Amino acid sequence: MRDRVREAVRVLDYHPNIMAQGLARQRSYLIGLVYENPSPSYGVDLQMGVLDRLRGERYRLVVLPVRSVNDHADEVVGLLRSAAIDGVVLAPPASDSRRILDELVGIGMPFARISPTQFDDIVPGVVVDDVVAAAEVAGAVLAQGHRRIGIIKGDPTHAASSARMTGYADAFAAAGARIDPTRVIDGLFTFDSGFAAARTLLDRPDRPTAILAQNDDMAVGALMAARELGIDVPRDLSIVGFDDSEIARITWPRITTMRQPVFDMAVSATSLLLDQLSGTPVPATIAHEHRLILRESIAPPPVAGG
Amino acid sequence: MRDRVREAVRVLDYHPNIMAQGLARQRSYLIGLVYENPSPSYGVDLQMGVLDRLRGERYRLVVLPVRSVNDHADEVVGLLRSAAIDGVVLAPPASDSRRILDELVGIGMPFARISPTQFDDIVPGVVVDDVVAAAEVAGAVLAQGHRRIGIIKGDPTHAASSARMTGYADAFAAAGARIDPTRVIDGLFTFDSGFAAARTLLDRPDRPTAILAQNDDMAVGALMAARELGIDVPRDLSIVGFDDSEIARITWPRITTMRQPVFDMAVSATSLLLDQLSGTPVPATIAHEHRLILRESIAPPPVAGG
DNA sequence: ATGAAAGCGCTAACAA
DNA sequence: TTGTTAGCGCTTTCAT
Repeated sequence: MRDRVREAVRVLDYHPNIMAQGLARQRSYLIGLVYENPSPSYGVDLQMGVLDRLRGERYRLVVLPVRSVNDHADEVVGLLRSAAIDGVVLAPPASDSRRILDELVGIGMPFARISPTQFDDIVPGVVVDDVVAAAEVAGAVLAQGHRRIGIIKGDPTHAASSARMTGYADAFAAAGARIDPTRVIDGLFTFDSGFAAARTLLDRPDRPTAILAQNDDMAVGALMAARELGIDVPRDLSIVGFDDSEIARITWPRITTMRQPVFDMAVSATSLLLDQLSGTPVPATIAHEHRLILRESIAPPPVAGG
Repeated sequence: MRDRVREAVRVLDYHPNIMAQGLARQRSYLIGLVYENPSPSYGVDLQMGVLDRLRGERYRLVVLPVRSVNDHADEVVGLLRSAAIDGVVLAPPASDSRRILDELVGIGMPFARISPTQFDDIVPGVVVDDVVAAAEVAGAVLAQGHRRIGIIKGDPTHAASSARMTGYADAFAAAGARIDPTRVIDGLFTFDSGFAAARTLLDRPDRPTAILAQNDDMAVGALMAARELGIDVPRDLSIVGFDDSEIARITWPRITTMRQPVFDMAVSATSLLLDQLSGTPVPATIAHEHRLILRESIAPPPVAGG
């Protein structure tokens, strides 16, 4: 009998109607990924991670890009409900939006936060220690002897930007130095913003001997700016990034950076979400390790500038 | 009365249940994007294009990445049906899979093909002339005087690979030259495959003075290989890519490439799909223009090699 | 203009 | 084990 059904399925080429299934069982088997898209590198790793984890699972991924999370936090939740999504992976800065988190809790939609930096009571989430990581990468530059250091921050609406700034400051303090606020420029996590910021930093006569960029796209932008000004990296200028995106290893010199396992974090976050959806208890937090990736983009400062 | 309803909606914070709506009206407001992911650059442009067109529309995007379209063509269709998708944008090489196209036609699911190269009767689709485009970029290299030219092909399972090869051959013929088959290597559209292929090409004593890569990721891989071998680009080696992805403008030297408006093509394909879904008649084909983007990665061959 | 009712295709609870 | 039935929340058709 069981076999007769199978046979009929085959003969009729029967495929269940997902929406009827969903209606009856209150489940769409769709999960969402909310993110802003400043850095393509980051977005790719993120999405690949989620998709990788979803492979073989019944769930599908709906991408919900948002222009600016902070401007449109309310829309996001409406988006989520109206998309009939079972749960959502929140990437920065959506993962730090009180508004979004509260609504999600309110409507009882499961979620997993990637790199949350506040509201620690709202779980689960996947984290790395941004502050310590930033301190380490800044420390590597300071250890080379650099003191005239420019900083290209990330998008100010992302909490990671200030967290990394704090880490930089810690490293400077530990080295008996301090950050020169006139050499700190806000970027947007994009190549172009890094390029522009670096031009500003490098156009000054007392230009920095090193630049700390808060992600790799901006670091590569800075590298391009240096190139156009005829400044040799790393001889005349050291540059470090953050993330260890693919972009950091395809340039020349390759960029020294702080590895943040975005792909793995996305996998973990997705697991956290799937577990919730299947009723499995989940830990409040999954921590991932950062790691300094030393490449050719740093060197001691030039003698004249040391 | 109408107002009383609106008021109730507000008070109860009523949100329609999409799946019930879907069940009743046989529509999920979900569209799919099927693609293989060799080149991250291409994938990003593609997806951004679709999402951009979807902004403000009711439709959401479900991403359906496929390991290898050719190995799993049958799965794809199952995926599509079971995902309750209203229509699908097919990127290469899914857009060239007879199996997939037939099934789609069979079940009556609307679709739009991006860069189809065969089965012209199956429409609609968004195209650029790969052959002519490839001929132009090869022509630019030949015009510099290069004759010992290496070629890094794309993934052989993508029809674009052979189309571009045809274009290269046309250009060689027009220049009274011919392709040296021993200098043609299959790549996979990835940075690493371009790197490996370039190493092979450059390790020979009579190494080429120019390399044609069939996309930008591989061109940048070739650039890296040259760097590691101490070969100066463009002085000792010219390199050109294809696509004009962001990756081609963030390296040094920046890569001369053939602009293929992937983003715009994705927008057009999505429009084609949305129009079908709304019952609007659509043209069989939307053509997009290619354009040679001259950058610093090419120069005349070195004298000793000319 | 408003109300009533019959599905949409499935799941889950219950009977047989 | 197999069969039956009542919803799931909406749209659409038909009556009022």
